[in-house]
Amino acid sequence: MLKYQQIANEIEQYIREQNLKQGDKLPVLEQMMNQYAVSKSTITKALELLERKGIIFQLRGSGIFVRRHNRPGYMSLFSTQGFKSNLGNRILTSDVLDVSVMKPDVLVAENLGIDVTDDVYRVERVRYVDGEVLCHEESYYVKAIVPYLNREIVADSIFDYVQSALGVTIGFSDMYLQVGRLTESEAEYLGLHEDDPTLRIETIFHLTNGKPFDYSRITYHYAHSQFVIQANGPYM
Amino acid sequence: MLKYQQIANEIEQYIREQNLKQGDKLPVLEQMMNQYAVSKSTITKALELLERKGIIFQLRGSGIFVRRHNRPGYMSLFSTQGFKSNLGNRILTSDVLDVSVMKPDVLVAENLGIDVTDDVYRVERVRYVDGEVLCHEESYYVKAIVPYLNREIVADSIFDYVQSALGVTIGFSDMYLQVGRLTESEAEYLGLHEDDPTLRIETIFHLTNGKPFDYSRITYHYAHSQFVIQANGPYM
DNA sequence: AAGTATAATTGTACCGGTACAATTAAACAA
DNA sequence: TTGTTTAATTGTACCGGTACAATTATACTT
Repeated sequence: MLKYQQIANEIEQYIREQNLKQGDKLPVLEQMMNQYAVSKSTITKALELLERKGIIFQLRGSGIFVRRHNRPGYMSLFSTQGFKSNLGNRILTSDVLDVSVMKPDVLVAENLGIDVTDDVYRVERVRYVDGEVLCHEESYYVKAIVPYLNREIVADSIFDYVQSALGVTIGFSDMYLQVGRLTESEAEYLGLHEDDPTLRIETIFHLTNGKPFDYSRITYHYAHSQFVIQANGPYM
Repeated sequence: MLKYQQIANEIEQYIREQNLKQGDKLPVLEQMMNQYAVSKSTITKALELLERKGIIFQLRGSGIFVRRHNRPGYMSLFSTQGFKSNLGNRILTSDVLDVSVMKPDVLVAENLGIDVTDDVYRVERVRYVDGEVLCHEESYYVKAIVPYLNREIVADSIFDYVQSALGVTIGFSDMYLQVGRLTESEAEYLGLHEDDPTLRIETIFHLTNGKPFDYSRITYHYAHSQFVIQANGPYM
């Protein structure tokens, strides 16, 4: 692991262990340089990472402070979107409804930047947090990139498998949000009624080289899905 | 304006003018160093900024490439959330329903980190994109930070006013998303029916020094609100 | 052709430095 | 006490450098 990532983790752990709260001040940059025995720019990179994660904020001339959202019941939108990070102490489980190889339809192929004759894995799951229905997910993986999947892998975190076993790294993603009403079949999966409100998110996940490898459609249970997004900006 | 911001803008403009599309390659780092006559780290900072904005992605050993989402009809979630950036060529207007000074209730005071005896500005608006109803917004500004508002300021971009006229800078924000059903009065503002689905977003905006200065509740028209979020990560 | 080793290209990690602007604390004056 | 100037603190911008890993192109086999 890179130095600045390692340091970022240690600082995050420090905040957790010391139970620091919103506005609490961290050691100053120079002290961190000495403590971790690295140059200023390495500490700066570590802190910048934590800033992007919404853990801290830095104030020139003043110091480095803890930032915290912490509304109970709200999950980070990204934590449920493959980017594991921390779902806190909540337990995430899945019912696997389907894992199969197939040819994509035009829409799926388009979103994945492949041909309709290329193979994809289709995965369908219902996901739960602490036993409560969170969402219904239908996702497609480019088989040329993810050559093998089974129900066991899919029941756990697909992204962990893809990264560790296949050695590919996920780069970035585009998420498309929409609000609408449930269809009858969706309602059944979620234990709700037809026409109940829902949040739909389509996501295209790309590898670091820019190639899409996963296109997924998620339909959320409106009552069990409350999300937090921490934004830094405006960037200029 | 800082060098790296300026360069980021110029590169963004270059991409637009040259009409570069997804996957197109940009000049290599060293050429940019020469072209803008700055050091490597300054170019790197500019590119990192563009990466965070979802404009480009960088691939070690290969080059710098254009990233593009571009689903028609989808707005960046952050562009409607004060962070102006680009709403593309779509026109954003407002009906101002209320601008008044008042004492906050407990919930508002808590979210703003102030006392119920402190003054706040209450602003209520209905917002439109290209003439179509986008959302109903109710927001509260800490009067100690934003000492004056009127209907004219509020009809335009409040954030532009706050930053330029008051000289304070917005640092970061926490957004809380929820899906639910419209109340009768909300439905009326949005031209919808009671119990129609809706996306609700509460946002707390902080200054760079970490102090909250704006707490807002937005209720979106489900049919006219489709959002895109571009994520980079996992960060480690 | 088709695979394989080799070399060139290219961005990232990390160092260590100077200058500076924003904040805060200290000293001072009214 | 209260405001004002001054000094110390502290993070950020920017420079210019070395080393390196991932990618891509080239040359070399088979």
